Amino acid sequence: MPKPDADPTVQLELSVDRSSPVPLYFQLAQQLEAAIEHGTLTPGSLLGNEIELASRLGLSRPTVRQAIQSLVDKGLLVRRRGVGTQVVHSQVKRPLELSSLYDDLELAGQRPATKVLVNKMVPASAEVAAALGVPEDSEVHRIERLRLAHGEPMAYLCNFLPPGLLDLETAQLEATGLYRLMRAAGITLHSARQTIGARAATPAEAERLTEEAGAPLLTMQRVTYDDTGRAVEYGTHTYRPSRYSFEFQLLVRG
Amino acid sequence: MPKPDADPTVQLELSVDRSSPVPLYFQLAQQLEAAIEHGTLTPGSLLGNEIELASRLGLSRPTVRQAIQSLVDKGLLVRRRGVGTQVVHSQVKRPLELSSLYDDLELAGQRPATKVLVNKMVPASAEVAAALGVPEDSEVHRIERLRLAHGEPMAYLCNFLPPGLLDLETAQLEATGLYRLMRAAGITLHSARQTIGARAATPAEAERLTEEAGAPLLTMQRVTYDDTGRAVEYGTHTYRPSRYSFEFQLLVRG
DNA sequence: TCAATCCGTATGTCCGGACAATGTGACTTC
DNA sequence: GAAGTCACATTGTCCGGACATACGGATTGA
Repeated sequence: MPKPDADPTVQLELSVDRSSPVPLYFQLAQQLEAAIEHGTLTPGSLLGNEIELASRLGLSRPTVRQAIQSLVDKGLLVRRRGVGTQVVHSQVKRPLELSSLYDDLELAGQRPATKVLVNKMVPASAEVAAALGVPEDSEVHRIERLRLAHGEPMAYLCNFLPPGLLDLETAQLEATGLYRLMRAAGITLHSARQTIGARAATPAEAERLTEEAGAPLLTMQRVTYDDTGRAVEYGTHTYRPSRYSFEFQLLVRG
Repeated sequence: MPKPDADPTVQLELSVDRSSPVPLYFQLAQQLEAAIEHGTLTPGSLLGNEIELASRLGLSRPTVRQAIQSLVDKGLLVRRRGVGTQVVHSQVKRPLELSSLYDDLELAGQRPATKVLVNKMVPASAEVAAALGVPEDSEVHRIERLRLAHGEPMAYLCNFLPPGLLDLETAQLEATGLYRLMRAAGITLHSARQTIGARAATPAEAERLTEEAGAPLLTMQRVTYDDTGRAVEYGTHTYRPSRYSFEFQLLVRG
């Protein structure tokens, strides 16, 4: 029986531009990722050893390793000592990131719309103060929004933001998502702690989402942090489970 | 007005053991993490420049950088070019990992218990085959369990596993969690894709969880992958929202 | 035929140095 | 006094090498 020589070492054309301001390791990582995405590097195929790869590209081994490591961190490659580096044979391509409901909907082709119900400054309650790490009763932004898709209510969003971070104009909030506004204001979102649960809708909640009282609702609370660890947003959301569910990817920390 | 000299550079006692098999960068990273956890390194405090730190420890700068980088990846430190490296001033300490319900409960001091309802081999349905990446109608493990805490039903867990990965004995399944069994079998869990939603309980589901028909249920579907990208588990779970909610941390990929 | 051993290979760790890019603060200039 | 300029500090990128460690297959032996 002929052995189906699986996992062959792939020879592909790589090159780097030393005059570019883009770091060399990043150029290499991008090309490798593109090759994986494009299918040139098939799952299970070996990448060829680092030393040889480095000399072929005119790079040093640390630089090549840095490129490979970044893809390993992304979950695209696996290193095996004594074996080599190979492409993960995963069905899942891109791990989901910290997502914005607005972006998710837009990407899915559902024409999202936002109706701003409240947009004002209020004193922080104990709960909000604890979440945002600000003094109790200090002023914070309070935003209440109804998110619609195809004209149908999909979620009720209540958010709190620390003062001074951002100008929040109702018109902008109706035109795009909160995260996009924050990024545009130069805030680098880094991580978020979320709690997802479910409960029966109260009459008021049911009314807002055009559900019936007692209908199941999906609830989410989230505190978002920027790259310095500051809390930049606290939100309490309720979703209609028939219209929305959370989908994401968790990674195990090595 | 006296300037409150914030963000001082901290001098702390670090040392590495060169005879240890533990990598030097890892030793340093552990000590730094412990100092942050312990409060010796307070949020906002500067770490001191890498060169000086390296010479003080008798290490090279790349080694020190590797240690620091691992903590930056964990979200404990922030690097700023021209400024230095400082401790993130975050309330959140440990980002949650891919979690096991059993471990979560045990950690919370709720005496978890498991009742195995089904444990057999079955042909894979189209849905299961797609999730696990195995041929349709090929044999897979099917496990149905009821998870209890303090004797009260908390969740109904239905899982499918590809064949040959693991011996699944009912006694073991009742004594511990599935993830722990998989790890013990040498499987390195890497990532999981989850979908969380909510719906009203059907009469059969209500019966299993001692809820009433129509009560809100939290639902979760998950495919777990090992470090080579193989799907190693597919599960469909339903939780009583009064007893359980999902809490986790999402990271933005740089 | 099967098991233990050896060895090549590839990644893992570590070093010491070099120059570039950037943010901060002090200085100078208007 | 305010704005622009410059030097300094610190991280970012990159190099070329060295040895350790672990995996797999081939060789050897029972």
